[in-house]
Amino acid sequence: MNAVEIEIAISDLAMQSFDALEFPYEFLRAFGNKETTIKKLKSGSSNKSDVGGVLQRNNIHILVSEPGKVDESLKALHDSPATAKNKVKFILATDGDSFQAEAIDSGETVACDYAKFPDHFSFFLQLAGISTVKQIRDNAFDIRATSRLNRLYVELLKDNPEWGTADQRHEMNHFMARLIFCFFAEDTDIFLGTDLFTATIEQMSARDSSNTHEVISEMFRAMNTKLADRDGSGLRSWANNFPYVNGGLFSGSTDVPRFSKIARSYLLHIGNLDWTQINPDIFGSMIQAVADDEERGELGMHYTSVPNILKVLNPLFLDDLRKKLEEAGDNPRKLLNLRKRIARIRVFDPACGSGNFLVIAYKQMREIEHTINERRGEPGRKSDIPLTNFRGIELRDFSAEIARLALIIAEYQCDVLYRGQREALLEFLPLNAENWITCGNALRLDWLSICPPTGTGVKTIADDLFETPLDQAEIDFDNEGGETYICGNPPYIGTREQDKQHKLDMKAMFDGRINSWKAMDYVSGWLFKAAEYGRFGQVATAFVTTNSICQGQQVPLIWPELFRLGIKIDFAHLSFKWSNLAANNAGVTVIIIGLSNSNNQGCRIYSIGKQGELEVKYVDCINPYLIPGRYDSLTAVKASPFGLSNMVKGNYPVDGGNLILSRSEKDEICSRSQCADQLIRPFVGSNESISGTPRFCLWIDESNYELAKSIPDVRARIESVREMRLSSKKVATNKSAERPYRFDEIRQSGNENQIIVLPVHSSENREYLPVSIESGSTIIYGSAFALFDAPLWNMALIASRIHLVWIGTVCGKLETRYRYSNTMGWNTFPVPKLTEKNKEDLTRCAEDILLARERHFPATIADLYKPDAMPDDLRAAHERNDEVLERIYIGRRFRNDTERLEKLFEMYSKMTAGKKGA
DNA sequence: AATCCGACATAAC
DNA sequence: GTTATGTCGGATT
Repeated sequence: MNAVEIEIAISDLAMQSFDALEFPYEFLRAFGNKETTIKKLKSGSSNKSDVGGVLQRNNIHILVSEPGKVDESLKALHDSPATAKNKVKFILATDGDSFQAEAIDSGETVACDYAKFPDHFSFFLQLAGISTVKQIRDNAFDIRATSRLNRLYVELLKDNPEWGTADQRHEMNHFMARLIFCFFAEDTDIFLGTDLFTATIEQMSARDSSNTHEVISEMFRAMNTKLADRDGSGLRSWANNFPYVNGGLFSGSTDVPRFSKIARSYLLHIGNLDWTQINPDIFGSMIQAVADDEERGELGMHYTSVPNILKVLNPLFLDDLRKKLEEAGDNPRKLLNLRKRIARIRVFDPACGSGNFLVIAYKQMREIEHTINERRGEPGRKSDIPLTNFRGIELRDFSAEIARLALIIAEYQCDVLYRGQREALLEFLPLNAENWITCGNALRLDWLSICPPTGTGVKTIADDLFETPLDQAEIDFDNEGGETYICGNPPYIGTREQDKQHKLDMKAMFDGRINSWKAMDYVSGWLFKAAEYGRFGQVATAFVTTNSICQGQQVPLIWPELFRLGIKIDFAHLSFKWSNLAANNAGVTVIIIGLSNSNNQGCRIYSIGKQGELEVKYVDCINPYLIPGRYDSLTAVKASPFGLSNMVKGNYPVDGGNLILSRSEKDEICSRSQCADQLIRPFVGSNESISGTPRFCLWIDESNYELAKSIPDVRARIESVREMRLSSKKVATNKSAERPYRFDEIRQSGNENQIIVLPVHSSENREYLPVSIESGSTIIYGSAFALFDAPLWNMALIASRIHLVWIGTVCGKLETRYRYSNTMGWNTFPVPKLTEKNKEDLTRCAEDILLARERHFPATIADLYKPDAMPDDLRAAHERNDEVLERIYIGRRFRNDTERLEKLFEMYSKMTAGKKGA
């Protein structure tokens, strides 16, 4: 269960009449406990309570008390030996009237009326195993509001199906945005009178809900009518209490969907929440799921955490503003200039979703401006930062509506915080009519027209600006457009995940410009749009993107062309897992890249340290692999120009598992027909080579096909392969159904003597790549690369530290795991010309590694290469191998990986330069 | 004909 | 239910 589902379950529980016997179990159910767990507790078999309550080990101890004795019950729970013994996290006592609970570790307590306990649901979230407790607890309101709005949304669509059609979706979304605004406004005195909106609905609409839509519509009409125009507008007197709001929010149709009784009660229920607690940054990203059919299942889970957003905004420009603030000290003139600079900064998120990057940026800038105003002795001064400087593009209609609303709310909240409620109210209404969030496809829109950099003759605003006479500086500022910062988290869609429309977007951008654009991630469109935009002003960009655009295949496609546009990588945040509110948080691995056309010196590489702290490395420049240095991006090649043996991918069965046998399957077949033995070979892919589990395969060709057909078990399997291949969508696979007894793609003769095997994917935690040797009779699976009958010194290279570093840098990755590639990693691997002596030495090294492994038989590669548990003799053999190999490169060991990469890229560049010359 | 990828997939602990 | 670590098929070149 996710946080939203829990909130719903708890709210439901609190609304039911209190059942003293069932309450503990219902409570546990609400937190997602399974029926079997509840059953065990009920039967007493797992209930450890010693005070007559319900105790779930490691979780909670609940006691339903006599009426009026909740204090005593909580104390009994607290003092209970069972509570301590069973490592209980929470104790809870209630009599159905009042409710008390305590978190044992923190000592935090909750005491409230029973009916109100859902307000504290986040207090207990640990019970559901939700790890990001802090984030949720801080945003409990947003989750509750989201879940309630979602229920209303679904209910309304049920009663008004036509509002869910493509034609009217926009109206529906707009309606929801209006509602949210009204809830916020009635709780923040923007509407005069307590709960004016909700109360008016409650009073003016019939209990049977029949005219709810008319009442709401009339209020909307009021909010779209200027006070001056109200005479003669025929507004009902109760609607006349509402102010003129508009700003686009209440213009257009004031149609309202019809409300069922349930929908009406949901609506009133939502109105009773305390909307002053809304976090526009968090709320927006949650609520966008309300209107999104696809996302509804994972409601509230697409939360972009504030720390992650700051990972983008801080290095992009906020750090610099704060530095300038610090440098300005109390100097009024410097502070004034900084304020003027801030007022001209535009923040542009071309994939803004519900606007959380914009909202956070706005709030941070307001905070800095506030400090300036305080230091200048102007506290409470009206802000110079126009909301119109925060622009966005968003594809989804509802998100675009919410983004705009979120910014409006953020502005109001900042005004309250820095200027006081009175001032904030005075200037809030009517809303500004300009729309700064464009709903559309960012890759098809002209960014310059959506966020025009005013004044193109922009000079760099240098530090010494602050030293020039005041009036001079002011003139300069007036003539300049100021800075634009592009930021956001645009969608990543891998080449195979893109649908037709995505491909068309990509084609429109890249066809005729980048040859293999089809292999690029969809997100690269944003990078190019930003790079082009950056030519028209003082612009810097930072996006969260999938890490794959800085790895392997995509690097030579994307980056040379970006560099040609004058782009440079100012900063980068290395791979980290994107996290959201989901309980099991698989997510995706991302990087952050900061780009600009400027010549700013000093680049920064951020990463997350071992303790989870932010680490920064200052370097001269950053290359597309996100390592320091000006290295080329390299392209795949078919064969090694350095004289390495040919490395090929293993064989692909494309058999639906029918040609593959476990040991027991093999034994079974062989026991039924002995001659099947001749058709079966050991089968080794990456998993088998690393973990040592044996597998086998049917290896049949024309010469023994007749034999194969005569064995019923084998015959049946061949028939299954035929069917499986015929049912494939791929034409080539259909064709290979003609020979179903063979692997689909065969890369080895089956008559080899010795095979060097190397898994395609392997853990990044090992110190060396898990290369191994298999006997010639083995069939290699496509999940591994193979060198057939190659000299053993090849293995010495693969097993070296320097090779691992190269692979980790230039190849693709699976999340953060190594993903080996023959064309990008092996064939490009620069090796000095090896003498016969070198090859002999390296062969010896490889043999020593194999011997060391042999001594630990039957330990597998997985056992032997555990990060902290490598046997000493094996480690020593690898050390010797590295020593011998690195001496061949530079006559000594390398000092570190940076030095290794420098040498390798230098050799690679020389090699490619030589080729071009020839 | 062969490669490289996955807002991943899933077995193992 | 975290944690660890690699499937599998096919679009693309």
